[in-house]
Amino acid sequence: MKEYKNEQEFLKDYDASIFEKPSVTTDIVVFSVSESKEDNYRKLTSKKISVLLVKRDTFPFKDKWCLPGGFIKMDETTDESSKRILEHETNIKELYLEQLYTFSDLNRDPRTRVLSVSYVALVDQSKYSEISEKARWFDLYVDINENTYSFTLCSKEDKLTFVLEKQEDKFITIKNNDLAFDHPEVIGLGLQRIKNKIEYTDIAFSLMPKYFTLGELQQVYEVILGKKLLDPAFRRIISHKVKKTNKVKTGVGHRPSVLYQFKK
Amino acid sequence: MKEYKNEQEFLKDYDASIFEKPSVTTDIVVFSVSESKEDNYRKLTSKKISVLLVKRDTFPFKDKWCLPGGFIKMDETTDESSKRILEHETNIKELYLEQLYTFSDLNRDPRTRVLSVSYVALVDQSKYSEISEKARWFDLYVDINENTYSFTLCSKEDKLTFVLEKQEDKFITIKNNDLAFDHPEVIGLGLQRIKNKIEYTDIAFSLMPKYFTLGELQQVYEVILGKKLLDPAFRRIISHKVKKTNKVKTGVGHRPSVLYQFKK
DNA sequence: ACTCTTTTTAATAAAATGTTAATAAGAGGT
DNA sequence: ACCTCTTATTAACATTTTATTAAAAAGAGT
Repeated sequence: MKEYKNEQEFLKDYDASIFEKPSVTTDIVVFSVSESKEDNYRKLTSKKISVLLVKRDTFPFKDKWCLPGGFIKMDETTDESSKRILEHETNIKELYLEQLYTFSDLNRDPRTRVLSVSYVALVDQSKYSEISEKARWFDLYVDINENTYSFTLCSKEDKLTFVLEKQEDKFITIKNNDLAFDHPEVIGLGLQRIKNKIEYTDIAFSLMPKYFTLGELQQVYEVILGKKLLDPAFRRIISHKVKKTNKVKTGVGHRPSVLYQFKK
Repeated sequence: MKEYKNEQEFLKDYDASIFEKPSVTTDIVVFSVSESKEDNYRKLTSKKISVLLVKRDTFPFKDKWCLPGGFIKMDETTDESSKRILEHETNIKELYLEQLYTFSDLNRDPRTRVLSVSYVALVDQSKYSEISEKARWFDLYVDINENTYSFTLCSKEDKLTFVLEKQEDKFITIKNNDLAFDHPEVIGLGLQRIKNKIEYTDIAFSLMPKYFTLGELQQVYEVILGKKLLDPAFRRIISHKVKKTNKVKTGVGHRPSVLYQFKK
């Protein structure tokens, strides 16, 4: 092997092309909370977590649904890549975006060796009810039974299902006919991440519009945590994070609620 | 563009080599807690967090210290890669290992575009006082001042320093002459991860030998959290996680302490 | 004016955590 | 054997946080 005197000399000779390298993509799990009127005769609205999927129009996995994603460019970071891809595929620009996990299983892509740097994004869906042609919001239902997680994703037209199993801190896909790649595992891990983080961070506010009632905020916590919370306890804990406005939400058939906004 | 009838046909023609790809490495921050006798005349021992570094023997960054790491192979996952590299460079086999973050800045490696999938590892240092020739344990001292984090790393022979600044959730290197690549940021993020996780997980026990006193365990929590804890409070909280043995630690010049072990 | 519904807060109970101080017990010296 | 030193261990109490129940508030619809 040649001996180099200094770094410049070494770098001038360096040829990266002699090494075989994996491809790298970014994939993004975009979560939001949808406001579906379930129980229309009583005028109740019930919130659902929803996930954004796009339909693949090329091989592999042609016509299957998948997370928005794509190959990174040589002149962009993975953060930049995920933002570019999201804007291109779904028209979504402003959002909360956080790196989730890098998936590197050998056969996760049938084309070639592909690593995926995954991201979790949170958006206020009311801002993005109009998204691109290819993308759809799917309401997410999870049925947890010990270590088995059964997922159902519903849009107006489609219903997708998959089953994960949790082994230590990893999710393994047990059943999946509808989603491309290892995207079931990415969704599972993404959901777990926001479940954990909603309790000790302020990410919930990324799912809310500027003004909201405490009842609406509580519903968002409830649907993500998957359990009912008691009003007074929730209000006490959340009170440090929000500030009252002088607006109220009226015309809802009962005592009007004060509108709040995120503090700081 | 050619129209394919099915996935097999598409895959047969697929040529990944026409795309330019980044290189991918794994880097591992191995933390442990060292038992340095500081205050020898009073026989007190004080614990320090320590980090494992290796000295680079080739360009780039020749003769600088860096985290153990290397390029991934085409037939291994990043998890497997990090284990292989750790065992090869440092002789460490059994440990707690968790993916930390994927770094993708454009110029983080002077050779070419390199993504690094970083890992945090925790080991009981008493098992690995004898590590490989190239590797050294460095005691870690952090001085936090608002958003500025000043790090000092000390081995018997060397003293390294660097300064990070925290901007939102990211660390930016402000000053660094001693460590290769962006490894200061990896160490900063790794330390933050274990600080957060020690409070709500059982990772602390990965730093302990099989049998330990509650005083020793408390010191580990204290050095990682960077603050003193009160004995009765600590004992109450930790009591669910440990079980008493019938052994005691004697010969230490005061009341002997009961040895505990990790429960479950 | 009355009923319905949800919002909002008051009041109380229970649990968790923080703090102080007393007791325990081996090592080492006298 | 007894005394002192040191840290281990726990008892007791204070404080804070969280959980729970129930009552009061207020607009919409009849």
